[in-house]
Amino acid sequence: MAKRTGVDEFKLIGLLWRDSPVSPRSGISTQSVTTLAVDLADREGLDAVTIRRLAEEAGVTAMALYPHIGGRAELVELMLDQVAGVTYEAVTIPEGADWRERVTALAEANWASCQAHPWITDLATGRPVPGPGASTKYETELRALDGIGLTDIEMEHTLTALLSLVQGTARATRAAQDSRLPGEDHDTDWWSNIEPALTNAIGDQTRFPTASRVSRTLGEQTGKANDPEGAYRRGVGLILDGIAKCLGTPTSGNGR
Amino acid sequence: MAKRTGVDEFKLIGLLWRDSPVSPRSGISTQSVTTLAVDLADREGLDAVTIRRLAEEAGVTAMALYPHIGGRAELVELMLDQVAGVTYEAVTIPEGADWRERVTALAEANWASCQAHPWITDLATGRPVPGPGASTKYETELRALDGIGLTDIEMEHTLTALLSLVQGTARATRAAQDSRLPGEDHDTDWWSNIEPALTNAIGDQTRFPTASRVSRTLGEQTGKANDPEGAYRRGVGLILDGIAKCLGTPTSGNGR
DNA sequence: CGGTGTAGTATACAACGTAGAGTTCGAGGA
DNA sequence: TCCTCGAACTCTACGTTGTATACTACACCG
Repeated sequence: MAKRTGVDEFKLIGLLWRDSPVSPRSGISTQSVTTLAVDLADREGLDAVTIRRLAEEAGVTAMALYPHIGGRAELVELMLDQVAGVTYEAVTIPEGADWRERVTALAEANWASCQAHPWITDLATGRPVPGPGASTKYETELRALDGIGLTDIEMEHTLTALLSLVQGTARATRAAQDSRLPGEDHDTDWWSNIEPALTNAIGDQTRFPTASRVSRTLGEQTGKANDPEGAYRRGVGLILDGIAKCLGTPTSGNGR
Repeated sequence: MAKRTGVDEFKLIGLLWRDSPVSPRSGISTQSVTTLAVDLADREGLDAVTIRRLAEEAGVTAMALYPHIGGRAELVELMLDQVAGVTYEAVTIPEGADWRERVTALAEANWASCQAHPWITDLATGRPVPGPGASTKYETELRALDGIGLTDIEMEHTLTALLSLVQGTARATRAAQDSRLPGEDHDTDWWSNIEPALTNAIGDQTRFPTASRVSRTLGEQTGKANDPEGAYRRGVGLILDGIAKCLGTPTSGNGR
């Protein structure tokens, strides 16, 4: 393929902020194509979003999309920005909420977004996507952290750390789901398939005592080979307690 | 391409644990090809690791690799496991280190690994790669957390959360580096290129007051448009403080 | 009614992973 | 030394990817 590896930032900014004119003959627009792409990615994953496939869904040929999407790299940015915008239009933090509730809501919103659009976790966070959706999202998130006693830098770092944690654990959740064969509902099925081959390959069973013990406990208590969602909840809890310590605020309980 | 999307787990386990016989005519082995692949990915990224390119480096044809690597998906798992193994053979935690030092060392080792092998951040953490390297790594990491007063489940969740944070922020670091054009050393260059187009596109400058303020402060103090490494350090600090609170241990300072 | 610009299409290319058929090599027996 | 045979390796080909390039057809203006 003649893949142009990177993103054309200038073209992208135009597509992101211009008001997406509708093409007269085909009826498509940057908006409509992006929506179509997001839906397709939600249903079948980001790899299913090929130019040809998208064109088919839009009722045009592949090349007709290019004026609206720039190129595949730019399309992905458009998709990201659209999702960011939709998510944060829907999220409302109650007025009287304290900072813990606000930060939790913020984490939950991102977590939910990763569940609704799993392909998001294939992409990198942290890079600035300077679109209207992402900008609104960033503004909203910073406001949730503003005025509680953190410096601007601390706010930014805390937010980035929190979102990295959310995306990382969401990604692991997705990887765990994807590694299951169709029809398998629990990790035990997958594990019992693999296990004979594995124990046959590893001669010495006692090489990983701690890992064995923890895996066993985890399997017994959660029925899973790994538990990224639990890690997400615990991670957010730890970060909240860390913030509290940083602020010198008394907290309830010991986080367990 | 006739891409076989998933990984053949059984083939993979064989390749991971069998002792990598050397082919008589070509002199290649699973080991040597994997090493070559890791080196290539370190130099030019994971996308540069194509079957043909790798074969060229190994001095054989593309198809000659398949008995040794299984397929591309399996090769990637082999690469991951090799890196995990090498990294954790090199890491030594001092004997008398307390849990804070141990956990910090653990985060640092993973962070360093992500810097040395940036392509790792393209892949998902949390999925079990049942190879010798990854198993050793997991065992080592759990031992660093063992016996400090956490339950097995808490240990597992904490570890997963920590590693997700590390990989997420490392990934953001890489994305920030990659978005710089060759020759640009600082984000300011990139930003000053983009900024005119952006402010032209966004009509109203005051739509994102908090974001603007924080971005300005960040730019002034760090010279960067975003600072994932700072987020990593702060995130680890927050998690450490969170663990301390969970344990009921008195800690030094307020984490700043 | 005859240009003319623009929206949309058709075709082509290089690169990808890998299946399957074909080929070459090196060791063991005569 | 030559033959043979199985394993190791190579060649060719397919379908798919993103997208550059060259084309066509339709609306609008004189």
